[in-house]
Amino acid sequence: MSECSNNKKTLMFPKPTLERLKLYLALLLQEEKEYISSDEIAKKLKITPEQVRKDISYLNFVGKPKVGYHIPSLLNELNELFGVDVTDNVIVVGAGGLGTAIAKYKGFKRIGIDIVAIFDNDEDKIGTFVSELVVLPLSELQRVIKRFKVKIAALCVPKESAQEAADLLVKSGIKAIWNFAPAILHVPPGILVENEDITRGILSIKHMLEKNK
Amino acid sequence: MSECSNNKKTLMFPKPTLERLKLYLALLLQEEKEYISSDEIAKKLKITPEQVRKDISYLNFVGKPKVGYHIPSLLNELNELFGVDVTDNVIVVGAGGLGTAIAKYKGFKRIGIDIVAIFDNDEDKIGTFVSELVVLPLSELQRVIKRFKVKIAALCVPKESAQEAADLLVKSGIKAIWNFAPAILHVPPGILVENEDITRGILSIKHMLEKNK
DNA sequence: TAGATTGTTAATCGATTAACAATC
DNA sequence: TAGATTGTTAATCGATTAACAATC
Repeated sequence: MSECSNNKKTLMFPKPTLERLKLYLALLLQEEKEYISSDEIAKKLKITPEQVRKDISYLNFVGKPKVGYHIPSLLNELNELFGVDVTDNVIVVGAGGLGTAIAKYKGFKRIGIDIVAIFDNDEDKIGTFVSELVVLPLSELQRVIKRFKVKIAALCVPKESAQEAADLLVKSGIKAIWNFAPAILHVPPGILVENEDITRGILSIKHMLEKNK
Repeated sequence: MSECSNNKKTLMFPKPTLERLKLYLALLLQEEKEYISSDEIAKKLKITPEQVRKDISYLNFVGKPKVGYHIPSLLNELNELFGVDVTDNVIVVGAGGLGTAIAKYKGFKRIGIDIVAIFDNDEDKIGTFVSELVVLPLSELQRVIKRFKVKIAALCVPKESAQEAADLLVKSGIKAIWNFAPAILHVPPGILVENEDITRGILSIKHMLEKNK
């Protein structure tokens, strides 16, 4: 495991570990107790307790033998790791079904995400409300990004216009694109793209159902 | 790699391979050419051509040296693997923002998913339209599941009612739950749960932005 | 034929698991 | 103290990569 020398005492995590740490974060947000054991985490997430302990050992964090992990402290650690303790202003591009669903979703505040604007280029949508946000034209994009120091955009346009919208976002200073369009985006180096292809989950289900027939 | 003896000549795939095969499927659905090389697939998905060839070699499929893979044939193979060639009737439970977005999404037909009904227990929503579907009360659940031989349900209710809804779905004969609620569901053995936690993607982005600062 | 690309085997790398020591 | 749980090291397992053979 390679170490990432950094001003903080940050370590690099194996990728699977990082994925599981997200699951631990989601799980702990649901817990109301003060302590939790590796065994309990493991049971709920259907993995082994050894793996849980190993994963947590990558964090700058120790548990109490005979008691388990102190949930608030572990949450602090995970929050810091994923930057949940810093709030990012996020914009949504595309006010269709998915875009409005994301703009309305209440669960983001808890993980340090604040949706500050939603955009569309459909005249009929511009000016209408999505929760307490007014749908803005794309001509406002650059101004809003600057004004709210927006680094992240959720891209929720049809796949035909995804690349064009991505280019515009990059030109306007966006650093990361959370891409809900089923399209492969080409972006300059240094720009982060996270593909959120909703069809992947259902493909797993179909594959499993098919296989176990 | 262990072999899965089956009436068909199906093989077991390494889990990471299976995930990448989904990406290949999504990519090929966008291509309009007749052939594609491992090199081109690799470039677009930012992996190595060796890995692409290795992954494809797990399929019952060969490419043409000097030419590449015949896209329609490879698509057939991937469609069969993921059961895309068989259409499944799917119901959506919860007619909030996410539920209606999923019910309206046009991209599912292409992967063998047909949304046949949407349910909610909010009196104000029952009877209203979501695209061409009428929102039905949960009391209709069992009847619809039987009638349309529904095996898969997309669970889009708030996390507080997720477990209750899941219990009802299981009781009504559902075989797989595509869970969009940020909750850990407890289901009997044999019932498949696929968690589609939308917050995971954004956590990756936050983590990367934080780390590269 | 030469060259480009696929296919496969062996070597390497990295992640998981097992065993057990440390600790409260 | 005994027992339960965490933490860590070493062994195992599995996936990726490298090298090269096969093929058109």
